[in-house]
Amino acid sequence: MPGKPPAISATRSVERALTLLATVCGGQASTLAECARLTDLPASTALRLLRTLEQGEFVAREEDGGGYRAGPRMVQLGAQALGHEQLIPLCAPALQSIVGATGESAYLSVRGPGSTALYVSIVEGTHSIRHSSWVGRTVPLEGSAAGAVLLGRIPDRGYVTLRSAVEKDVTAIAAPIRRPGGIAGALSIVGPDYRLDPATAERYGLLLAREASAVARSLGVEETTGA
Amino acid sequence: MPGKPPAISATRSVERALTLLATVCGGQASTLAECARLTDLPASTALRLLRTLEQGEFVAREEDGGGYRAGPRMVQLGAQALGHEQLIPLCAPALQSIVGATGESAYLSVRGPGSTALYVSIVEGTHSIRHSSWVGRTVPLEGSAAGAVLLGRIPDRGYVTLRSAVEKDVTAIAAPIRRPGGIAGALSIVGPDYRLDPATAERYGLLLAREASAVARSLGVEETTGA
DNA sequence: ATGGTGTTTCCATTGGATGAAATTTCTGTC
DNA sequence: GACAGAAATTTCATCCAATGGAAACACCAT
Repeated sequence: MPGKPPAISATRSVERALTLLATVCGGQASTLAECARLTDLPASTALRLLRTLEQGEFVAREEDGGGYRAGPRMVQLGAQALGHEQLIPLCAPALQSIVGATGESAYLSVRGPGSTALYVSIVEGTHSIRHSSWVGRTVPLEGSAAGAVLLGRIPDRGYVTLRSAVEKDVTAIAAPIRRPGGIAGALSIVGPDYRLDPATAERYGLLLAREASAVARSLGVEETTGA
Repeated sequence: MPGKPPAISATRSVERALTLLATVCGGQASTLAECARLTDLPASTALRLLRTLEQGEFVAREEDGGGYRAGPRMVQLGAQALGHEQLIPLCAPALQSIVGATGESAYLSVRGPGSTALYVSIVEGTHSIRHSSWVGRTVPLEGSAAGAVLLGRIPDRGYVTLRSAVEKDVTAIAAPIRRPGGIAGALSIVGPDYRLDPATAERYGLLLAREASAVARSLGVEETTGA
């Protein structure tokens, strides 16, 4: 794959700026130097682009003028984007009752950028040792329970279990929220291997599958509360 | 305002792309033509920029290839950005109990881009006629109850009431969540004028103020769950 | 003081962004 | 089903905006 045949048109400066935006908002870099290093840009160029992002309030600087972080406009657009994901409110009760029944952290995930699953909603578990806050994080579709579900690779039993796949000593169980066209999202439980032994995993898996189809059923209704 | 003395440096193409991004994610435009018109760009330029945004999955096209909408990367960055707003989970119980006590929709807002207040969280009211979903929406700081609070213009009684200010026949009541440095956010109630008569408004205002300071108190604790 | 790192300004160069015009595709309408 | 009008897309010669090296500046640590 030498010399990717420019794929197709694209504005370089914009590409770069977007990379910077993702880098900053993803929390991977904060200072100018880090940003420049990580995106492989000359400092002067990175600075100019960051300033443009800052001007639009897509990023902001730490009060003192030190590092960069997500700006208010990003929060706004994010809130709007998440607001459109009607699955989030729909699944809240389901997640809640899953946590109630299992004590483990429960997630809702949908397809993310690239070949990833994106965790968009969580209800934290009640065990003192629990898996916490992956919201906004992505995991590869290949090799994750949620990913397998989103890809439609679901055994007849209706759920997927994966041990120590994405993270060592962590087991994930996921079930699909089906929708007319395909799969809208995945409900999943994430917790330590030792608590999710095969027998328990099966119990939880069936629970997830049940809750997920309940959500799916409520999907059919569509919104009565129009725009 | 002839020839705004270029303020300061900024990359034009990036500025334009960001404007497009905001336009699309804000739901103000969907088709290429709309985007071009709204941002005052030649169609060919708008198309090129949108394609760049699309390539980074910041925007996506409706399956059939029609209009543009927020892409998965936007959802991801949004989820991350909102995840950093620790006020959201902290205020959830407060909002809930406000709704329980009043039946009106309750909001959490913080400072948004420009001189705006941004609604980031809501618990919908229980009245059949209620104010619904402003999440992701901004209102000007000047001339809104939440804005006045965020600006620190708060009467001694501890809350602000505004009738038919942002929207006709709609009354808003807001109270500040104070933090060492200043004001972290505002809790507010939004509902129809006729239900929020002066006496009721006062009752609700005091309730809001009480809940808000309770949240503020829990802010002092800071996170034990470090990064 | 001295070197090192990060940040910022400056500016000459050039290659990337631009947008008018042409072409194709998609509407509706008669 | 053919036609007009709008929208989407491609192309390409022009030129201006983005670029990045260099140098100045601001901060530290030692």
